[in-house]
Amino acid sequence: MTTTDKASTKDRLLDAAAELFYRDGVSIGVEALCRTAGVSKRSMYQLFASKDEVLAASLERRAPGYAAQLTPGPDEVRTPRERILYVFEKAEKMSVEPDYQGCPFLAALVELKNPEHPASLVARDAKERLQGAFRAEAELGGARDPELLARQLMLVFDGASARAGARIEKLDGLTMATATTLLDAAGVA
Amino acid sequence: MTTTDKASTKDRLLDAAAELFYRDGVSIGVEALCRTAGVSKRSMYQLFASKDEVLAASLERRAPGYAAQLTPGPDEVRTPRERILYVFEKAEKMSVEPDYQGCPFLAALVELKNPEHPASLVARDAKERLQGAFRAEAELGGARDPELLARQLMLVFDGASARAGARIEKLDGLTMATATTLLDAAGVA
DNA sequence: CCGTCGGTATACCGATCGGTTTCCATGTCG
DNA sequence: CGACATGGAAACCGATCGGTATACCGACGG
Repeated sequence: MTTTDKASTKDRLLDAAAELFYRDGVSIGVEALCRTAGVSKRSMYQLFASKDEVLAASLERRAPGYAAQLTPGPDEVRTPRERILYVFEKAEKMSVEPDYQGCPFLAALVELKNPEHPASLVARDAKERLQGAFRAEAELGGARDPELLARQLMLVFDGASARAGARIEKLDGLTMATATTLLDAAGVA
Repeated sequence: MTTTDKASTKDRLLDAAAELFYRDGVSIGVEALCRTAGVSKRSMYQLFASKDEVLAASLERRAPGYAAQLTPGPDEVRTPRERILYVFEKAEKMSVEPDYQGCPFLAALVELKNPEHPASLVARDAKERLQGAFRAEAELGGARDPELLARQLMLVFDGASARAGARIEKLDGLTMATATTLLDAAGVA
């Protein structure tokens, strides 16, 4: 089927893009990208207007899985406090993998200094969604200022992501401890 | 004086390097770098073995001034708690400048995915020094676990740096509030 | 006065950049 | 069978990459 073939090519391209952009940075060339994806440059430029669009699409594709990886299932964890801490627990577990480079969306935002880059918009959106999830849990948990708590948790999350990704720090429970302190101070039981 | 002339060329090069690497990222080319510095490529490669060394040297040069910018003078601020909060206050003030891109050392570490890159070593060193300063103040302030508090403050500092630099967030007192909460929890009066 | 030294300018190296285009093999459909 | 769309391989575009080499300049020291 034509549709299936097209999608497969696109999928291979976006998968390779997600991996290479994450591992080697956004400066990776189109040549190398297409080579590892097994896709001709012609097909790439037929599917996307530019390398920037490929990057944006690869981030967009990655977003739902990333969120699912960090978020507990519906009946997996009970209280809002536990659901928030679950995110940090997962993040810490991810950070010990040998090729961990921090949150891919934050990395893209830092590397692309331009905040208007199409991929920057996608990345900021992903960040906003996580913050929204924190905020929703904070409200459920009766936080004094849910928005403030959500922003504080994002600070911790992204700080930990950058520092662990850059191999500045090993987070043995550091984010869990910090998030716990912030939850306590916000009155989330 | 020969020494003065040499230093001047080197200074021009490192100043331009610091600015361009920060503004445009580490991918900025040697050609553009030398052009804006008013230094020939030949001179550059006479002073440094490679572009990577130029980047490392420019970060090293920038470090003391950066630290001085964040740290209060000896009699400017009295208590350890105030001295710690002073850092975040300064950081928030810096973050509102139009061309702010976050902490240059953290940005370099994220962009250079390789933690063994000469510039990565310099950047990590700068980060370690700030953490050491936090730790020293935490001890003076009677923190229950000075090292833990210092690491938590670095999480907040770098998270805020990355997020404000990427234009995800405006920190109106967010880091001050978060640091205050952490100080309170650590027992630093 | 002459050599050397620090410096610039410039051209060059092979490689790669993002992106376009040409050619051709493989269809699939009428 | 013939017409046409698809897409892969690869050449090609001008520009730039990091790095080197050649040639020339002015100042300073013997």
